Amino acid sequence: MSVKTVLIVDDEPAIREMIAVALEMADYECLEAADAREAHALIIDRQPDIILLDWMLPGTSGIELARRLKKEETTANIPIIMLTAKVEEDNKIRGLEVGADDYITKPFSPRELVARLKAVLRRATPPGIDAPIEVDGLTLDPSSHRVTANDSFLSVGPTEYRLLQFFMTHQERVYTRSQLLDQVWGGNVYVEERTVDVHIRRLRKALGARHDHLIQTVRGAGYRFSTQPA
Amino acid sequence: MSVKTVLIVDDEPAIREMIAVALEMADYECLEAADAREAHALIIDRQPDIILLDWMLPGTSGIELARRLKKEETTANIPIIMLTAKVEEDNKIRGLEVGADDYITKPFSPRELVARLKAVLRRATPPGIDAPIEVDGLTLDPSSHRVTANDSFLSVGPTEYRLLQFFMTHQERVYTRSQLLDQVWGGNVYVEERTVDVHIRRLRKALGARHDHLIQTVRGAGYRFSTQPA
DNA sequence: AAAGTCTGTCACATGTTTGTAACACTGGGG
DNA sequence: CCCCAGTGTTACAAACATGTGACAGACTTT
Repeated sequence: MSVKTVLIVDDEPAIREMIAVALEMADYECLEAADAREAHALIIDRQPDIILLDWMLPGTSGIELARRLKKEETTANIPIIMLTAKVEEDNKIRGLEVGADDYITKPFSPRELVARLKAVLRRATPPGIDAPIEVDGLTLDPSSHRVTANDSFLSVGPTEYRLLQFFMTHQERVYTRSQLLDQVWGGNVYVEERTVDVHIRRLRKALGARHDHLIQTVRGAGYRFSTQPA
Repeated sequence: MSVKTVLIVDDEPAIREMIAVALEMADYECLEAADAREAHALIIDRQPDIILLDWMLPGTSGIELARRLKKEETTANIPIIMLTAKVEEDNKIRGLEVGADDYITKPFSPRELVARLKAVLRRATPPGIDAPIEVDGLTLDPSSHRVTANDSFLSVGPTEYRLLQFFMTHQERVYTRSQLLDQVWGGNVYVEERTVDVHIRRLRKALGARHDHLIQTVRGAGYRFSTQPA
């Protein structure tokens, strides 16, 4: 899961600040804009995953910006959450008609904000319909999160599962420990490269004698998942 | 497929109008009522196939009407979709407890409304979907709202019932806590993810040793309902 | 009003997973 | 045959995820 980028559009610096703090604590990356022009530039430039848009903006209003964004093909599928101090329901309806995906009335708790944001992002990324991957009697099924070897279930830990999933979707190619750390652990963690060895070992053990040869050591280079003999 | 008749109950003429337009474009026949009395008369008289019921009504509240309708035998099986402007999600739960079949928070898009309406009708019409689900001696019967384990009734709370129903209709697949909150609690509720754990625990306890293994923990991922061993 | 139910949250218990270090082994070059 | 860099293997404490019991507040029923 990569870190999501949130664009906060509000003319009040204090509010932006408050939101940004809350979001950063929840591991989101924040961009800030004070008006529609600035927002638009950032959208094009940085491609945020979701936009928090204040109803009231100097110049072009928030709702106007939302409408424009939803009209353009390149930005239409970026989810938008409208923020407003207004209580009137009309605004709410108009906001959503314009294509906003959710709506938060100020004042709101940081917790609620984060929860809503999560919900919207979740809905925007529909649950994957990943097909099971099968190799040589070994099956990994993402939807049930299960690994099967000839009809019997294998018990693999979380990291080993991710490792196996990566390998099965990237067969026949060598990956260095460093690359594996990037791809399986996620870019910005600091762990020893030898840690990969240990997890490879654990994965092989979990796979059992019947399949552990699929994970091949390439001396001086890294590891490879291959159906071909080493 | 005959044309379905929809009764719209809302005190705001503008909203009724908006809904009616959307529904008529989707080929539904619309009836409108502004309050509970009017609604009741139309229900007896015209026998709508489904009711869209606003939460806020002058006089008898929407929820009160729903409760009454679900209590009476002649009207109990008319599906009800609750509409509300309230943000508090407690309402959602109470609305569903009363027997509403779905729930939509204003504001909503006409698209969403039609989609939900269709879904509810689909669920309501074929007797098949109302059929009891049986797994390994454990039976959930939506029509009687009961859970049975080998001929003895189990006492499960409302949330646990919904959780179980969701799981039994979505077996063999992992759901994250987040997804479960979406599916079982409802889209924009905001509760801690750990709350899911607690309800899982309660459900397991209610199921008893004989069946609690059906709810499996998938470490680092979520939960799964499965007849296969973990 | 009282007793009971249900829910969400917390604090603590329990159990797993993870990263690391330490040591054992291997294979290929000299 | 010996080196030794590279890899396999094991053990372990810390970090983390989940299980579990208790509790307060909101509602419902008596």
